[in-house]
Amino acid sequence: MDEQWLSEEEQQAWRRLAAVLELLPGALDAQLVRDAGLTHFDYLALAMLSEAPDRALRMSALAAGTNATLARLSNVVRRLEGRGLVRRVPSPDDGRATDVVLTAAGWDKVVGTAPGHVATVRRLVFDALDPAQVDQLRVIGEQLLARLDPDHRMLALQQPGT
Amino acid sequence: MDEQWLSEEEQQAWRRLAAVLELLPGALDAQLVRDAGLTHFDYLALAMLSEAPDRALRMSALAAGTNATLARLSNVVRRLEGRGLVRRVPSPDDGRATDVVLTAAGWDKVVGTAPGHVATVRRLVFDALDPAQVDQLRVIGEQLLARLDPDHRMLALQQPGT
DNA sequence: CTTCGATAGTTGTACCTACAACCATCAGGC
DNA sequence: GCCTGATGGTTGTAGGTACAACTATCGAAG
Repeated sequence: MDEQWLSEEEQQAWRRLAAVLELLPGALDAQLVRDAGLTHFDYLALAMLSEAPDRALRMSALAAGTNATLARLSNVVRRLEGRGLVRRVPSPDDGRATDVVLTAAGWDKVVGTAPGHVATVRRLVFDALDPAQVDQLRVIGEQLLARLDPDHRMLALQQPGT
Repeated sequence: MDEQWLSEEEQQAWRRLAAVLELLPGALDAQLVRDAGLTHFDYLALAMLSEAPDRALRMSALAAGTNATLARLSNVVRRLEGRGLVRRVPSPDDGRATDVVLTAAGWDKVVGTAPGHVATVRRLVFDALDPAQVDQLRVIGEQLLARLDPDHRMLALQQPGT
């Protein structure tokens, strides 16, 4: 059992985790695109705005919370603005900064989209697990995030109901 | 506690899982691109070929095992062939089919790349978990896959050491 | 042997993301 | 007030993926 390799148990766990990593994002994306015309990233951005004070966030804060580069977020926000779901306003505090504000239409979009998304998460994930496993998953996720996201950027902002 | 929404425990578990889903693939990709010039998908395809009989697989078999569309795989294989890591040969059995064969250079690439990739998986995942959690993760992954991949396409082929 | 639906793969178009170059603004030192 | 490095954001280019249209082959029915 060389330390360089994985044990049999680790291999089995890893194969399954790798498969979940490959399949679950696609499944979530498919439901959102089909039912709401939003990518999972679009939804995540809108949902995070919907939970923020005044439903507004700095570009850089939103980028940190969604693990996106500013370049990527800039493109996404431009498209969402074109659809009337968000607005961009220059920050009054900092001439360099841009605040992204959720519009009424954007709020309605989030409210209308969330139930279907939550139902999908429930169906694909939590219906398959018993309460003890949910707790195990919570702890495992926490410990993995300590490595992947030491600064807790992803969980710093209040994340929405899903 | 409306059934339509998630319980507090489920929410916490989901936020962490969603963050892992967002961060882990990027972290794995970054290491492989940096150290080997391969995307995670490239590596997965090469590694799967390296474990196959005669180090060869049908396009459609490789696509099923990697959860890729044939269109995507066709592009990837064309690029890998251009780098001399695989060859494409028309199947002798079926005039429609194409067999993808790992070249000697491709084999060397997998052998040279695997240790660093395994080390990354170990560092990001298994070093953070104790043996009981590895077992929990294995079971949870299995139950999630039953929903995400009812036909077990992803685990049908022998997956490589990682 | 001919026909017809199904299967295997490739390619064209559109969209999305990464990387780097770029511009504007801020903050601190002098 | 002026420099200078750092920060916040946008855009051009290149590369990868999805979807749909297309070609070619297979297999079975008649």
